[in-house]
Formats: sequence, structure tokens, C-alpha cells
Amino acid sequence: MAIKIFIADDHYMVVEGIRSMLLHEKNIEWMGHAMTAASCMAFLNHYQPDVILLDINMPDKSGIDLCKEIKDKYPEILIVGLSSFNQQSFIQKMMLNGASGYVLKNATKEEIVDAIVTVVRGDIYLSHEAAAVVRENKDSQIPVITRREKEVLQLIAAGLTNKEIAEKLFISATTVDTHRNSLLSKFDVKNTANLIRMAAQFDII
Amino acid sequence: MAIKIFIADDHYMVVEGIRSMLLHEKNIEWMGHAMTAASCMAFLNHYQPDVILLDINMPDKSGIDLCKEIKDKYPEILIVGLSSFNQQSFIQKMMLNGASGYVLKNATKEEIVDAIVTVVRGDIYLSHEAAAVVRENKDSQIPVITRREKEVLQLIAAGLTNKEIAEKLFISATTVDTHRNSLLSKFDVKNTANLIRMAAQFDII
DNA sequence: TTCGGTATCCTGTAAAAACAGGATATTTAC
DNA sequence: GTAAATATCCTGTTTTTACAGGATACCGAA
Repeated sequence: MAIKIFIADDHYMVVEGIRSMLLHEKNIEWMGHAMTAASCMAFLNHYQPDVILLDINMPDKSGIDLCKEIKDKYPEILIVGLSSFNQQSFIQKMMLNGASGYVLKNATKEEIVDAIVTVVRGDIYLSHEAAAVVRENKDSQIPVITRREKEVLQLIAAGLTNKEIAEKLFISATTVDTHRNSLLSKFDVKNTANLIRMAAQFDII
Repeated sequence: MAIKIFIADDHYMVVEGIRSMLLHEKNIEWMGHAMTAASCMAFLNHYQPDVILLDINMPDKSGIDLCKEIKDKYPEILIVGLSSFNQQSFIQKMMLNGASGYVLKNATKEEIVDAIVTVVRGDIYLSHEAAAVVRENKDSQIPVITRREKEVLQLIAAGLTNKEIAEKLFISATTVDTHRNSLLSKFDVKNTANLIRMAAQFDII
């Protein structure tokens, strides 16, 4: 019995690329594709694929959220995350939201097929690079920061000094300094440059 | 006479996607693909495509630089930039370095074919979205920074102080300061936080 | 109700960055 | 060949950040 595959990705090139790669795979059946989260959910109302290859950013919703939504409504559908090229830090979140596998978009045909077969078998599939990313990020996860800290972080990123931030938030400059220092400590970095780079990587700013 | 196409992109999915899209186009001949800048240049030593679809980031060299290199050596080859999903701000640089067209990677088959036909005709092709990006970014271009400045920028982003950078690059701390100040001035920002944010946005770090 | 987390504020010092205003040698492009 | 760009270095001053070592008040969960 062929494995029924559906793909949700707003990049036609990627859809076409994967379709072309899987075209001659005997035990894989191509069900189609969706280019928005909404049309993906609409499709699932009527048809039940075995595996969905899910991009992490659709125009109308993040793949992270869509993943959770799909798993909540259709827990039996297996999801393989498809990472856009630079946003590897989303892998863990995707896995936490119920994905069974993750491949980067520079994957070969073999990796894609391998991922599908692996998750259908009930196992977890992480592509070589994805696994490396997860390993790397194991001890450098996104720190938990408070709302106020995030606010301060964003103003720092915008180029304001402590004094300017203080004026903007109607607090004292020493308070801003305190927030700033706890940000440095939470992100485990030693200066602003480092902090902003991490924040940019985590898409906080 | 069929138009000979070559593609340089390190994402197999994109290569496969475009190949599949162009497969049944009568007047387009698929010459192959390269996944590194080096292998692209090696290919060009032996074969002469009419049009190269060129990704803006290869593992070993930026598409911007590769574009210039190709145009310097083979001015008659037409180049169509292929933008990765989030890095649209490179479009202008690519055009300045001799590209004749630019398409985003969420392009349809029609857009790709259109781009190829247009540049072969001697015209400039900008995909709908790319044109919009060029219009938008008119006054927020990537500043031209030197190799040394880029080096310093990356070390700043890594969290090193001027003194540490100086030691690493075997130059004086005041020189680092000079580079740092010209970075601030070129990016038109007033402090490090701002600088790193911009650099992250432009994918320089 | 008490405790952990959050947010606020303070004093003080040391280090780093920002900025002004230079100079000189080398490389690159026309 | 020469002019422009680049890379290097210097002396200063002022501003900002980093860090140490506090304190008080509020809130929500156990």
C-alpha cells in the first residue's frame, strides 16, 4: 500500500522539486500540495494523507503553529518539517509540536524518501544537518525572558541607549541597566553585540 | 535553436524543481547544475550556456561575487539571479554585478520561462516581487563595506571587544576602532546594537 | 500565607565604545 | 601616473555599557 504524501509549502519550486523527486517512487502516492495554511486545512477536511511535508513558514501561519493544529485535529497524520534555508532554529519547536521528522531544503531525494519511510515506520527522522543543528542547540536554547525584558531588548536592538529606553518606558536608567544585565546573563553572552546577534538568530527582534 | 540553461544552486530541491518545470519546454535545453561556485566555474571552462540561473548564496562564495566573476570572464553569458527566500535585499547588488534578471524562489514555471526568454531577448527581467523589493529598498541599500570591515564586523558580532579583535587580526586597537566607526557610518547607525541588527538583516553575519 | 519571580530603584567603579581630528603607506582603478 | 580607496596608526574626550552589591514592592501560585 502506497504511502500518501501531501506537501504544504508556498514555494512552487520546492513543491515541484519534491514532486519530481518522488514521481517514480513506487510506494509513494502524491496527493497534491497546498500553498497556504488555510488551503492545507481545507484539504485535510476531505482527504487523509499519511505524511505531510510541512514548510515552517506559510504566508498565513507559521509552520510551527500549523503543525500543532494538524496534530491536534488529526493525530494520526505524520508530519515532516521542511526547513527554509536559514531558519534552522525552529527545528526543536517543530518537534515539540508533534512533528516526527525534519529535513532541510537542501536534502537529496534519498533523504526525503528516507524521512518518509522512517516516520511511517514510527521512528523519528532528523536529516544529517538537522540533527547537527539540534545537537548544537541543545545547550543554547532560547532563554525564557520576561515581557519587559523583551521590550528592552527590542529597544536596544533599535539602537537606543539606556537613557533613551528609560525615557521611552518611563522608568529609571538603572532599571533598564538591570534588565539589560539580566538579558546578558540569560542569553549567556558578554556584550550587546553578542546579545543582538543571538536575538536576531532566535528571531526575537 | 534551443536556449542552453545552466543552474548554480546548492539546494537540490530547487535544482530539481526548476529542471522539472523546464523539462517540457521545447526551446530550452538543460545543461546541468552546479552546487558550488567552484564546480560552476569548472563547468564554464568547458561548456558555454546561454543563461545561468544563479543562487545568491553558494557554500563557497556569495552569488554576488560569483556573478561578477562569471561576467568578467564570460561577458556573453546571461545571468538570472535566484533569490533565497529571505534575502531579497541582494537583488540590487546582483544587478549591479551584471545580472540581467532576478526571480524569487517562489516563482511559477511561467515566471522562470519568462525570465529566461526576456534576458535572451536582451531585456532585463525582474519578477513581480523582485521589482517591488527594488522599489522598496531604494533608500535602504546594503552599504559597500571592505573585506577588512566585514572581518571586523563579524568579530564584533561574535562578541569580541576592540582589543580582542586587534589581537586576533594582529593590528592595533585604534585601527579596529577606525574600522568600527566607518562601519557605523556606512550603515548609518549610531551604535553596535543597531549595527549588528542591520548586519543580521542583510545576512552579513 | 509565604515564596519565587518580576519589576523597580540605588551607589559606585571599571571597561568599552563613540567621536573628533588627525597622519601615512599601500593598493586599486581609470 | 595619479587619484581614490583602503588599511594602518596616533592622541584625546565624552558617553555608554558592564558589573558588583545591594533594596523594596508587587503578584501569582503552591
